[in-house]
Amino acid sequence: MPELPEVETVCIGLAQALIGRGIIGVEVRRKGLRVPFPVDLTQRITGGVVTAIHRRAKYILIALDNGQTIILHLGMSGRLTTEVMCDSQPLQYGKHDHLIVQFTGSPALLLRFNDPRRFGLCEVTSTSNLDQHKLLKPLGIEPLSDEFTAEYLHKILKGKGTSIKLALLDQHIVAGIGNIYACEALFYAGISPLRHAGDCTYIMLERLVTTIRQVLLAAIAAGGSSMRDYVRVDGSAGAFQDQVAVYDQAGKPCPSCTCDLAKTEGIQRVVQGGRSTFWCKIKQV
DNA sequence: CCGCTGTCCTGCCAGC
DNA sequence: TGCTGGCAGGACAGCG
Repeated sequence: MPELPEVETVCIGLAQALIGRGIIGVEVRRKGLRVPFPVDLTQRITGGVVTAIHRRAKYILIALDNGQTIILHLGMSGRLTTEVMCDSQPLQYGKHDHLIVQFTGSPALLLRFNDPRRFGLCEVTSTSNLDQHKLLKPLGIEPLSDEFTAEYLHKILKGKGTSIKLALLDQHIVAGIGNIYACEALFYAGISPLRHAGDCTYIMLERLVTTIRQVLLAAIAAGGSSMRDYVRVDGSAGAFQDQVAVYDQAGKPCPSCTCDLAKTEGIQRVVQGGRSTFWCKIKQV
């Protein structure tokens, strides 16, 4: 499940591989994913040279020198991988390769967008209007930016009746946090995921801002979490799944646990907003 | 405006 | 062994 650290890792890999290369071919192998691909996608990006690659929330932004920016989202199961283009044998297609982009260079490179569950997305927009794009404009602030503070959270969560866990998943509040890192950050902050967002004290939110940053930075350093589908652009797995405290750990003791497992039943799994939350009911209040 | 539910989609795994 | 049903979930539409 690509969240901020996974998307950041992919962006770093894409930047290393693609900046300075020109697009010489685009193969669109189906009409679209979660939304249709732009009908003029090929026309708008062919001939463009990659000048920069950025991340905004869970979106990958590939800027071209022709004034266009490609917007990609990996959804649940999307993979972007690069490989050296081989002239001597025909291109092999994976079952869910939906988009293939060819780049200049010696050797030339291929970028594959593979997405079995098809929750991903590819759009293109003019770079000058990027901030106004309908997908990016409503996004909340970046959790790794200086603007992400306890003051900000306290103000925006004031009066909110929804749970703090669902508030963290709301991309209009904080951009880029998904299920894994919401669970992990709440655990380290000692806050129950069931607590009403508006009932979190300022002290709690100060802790939460700190633990969100720590968890995201640790996951980026580990190359992301490969729980199921996610891989880096070279096809390798991330390593953060080996250091999760609570996510997908129902019934196990949490880190440095001194609780009586027979009484507490270990890490709890509950469903919030249709998705799993994992937490320790002793350490999180 | 707010919060909740349904929807999209396929792979995987438990259970029979 | 092979089938089936449930689950995984990011983001948005639509509802009350």
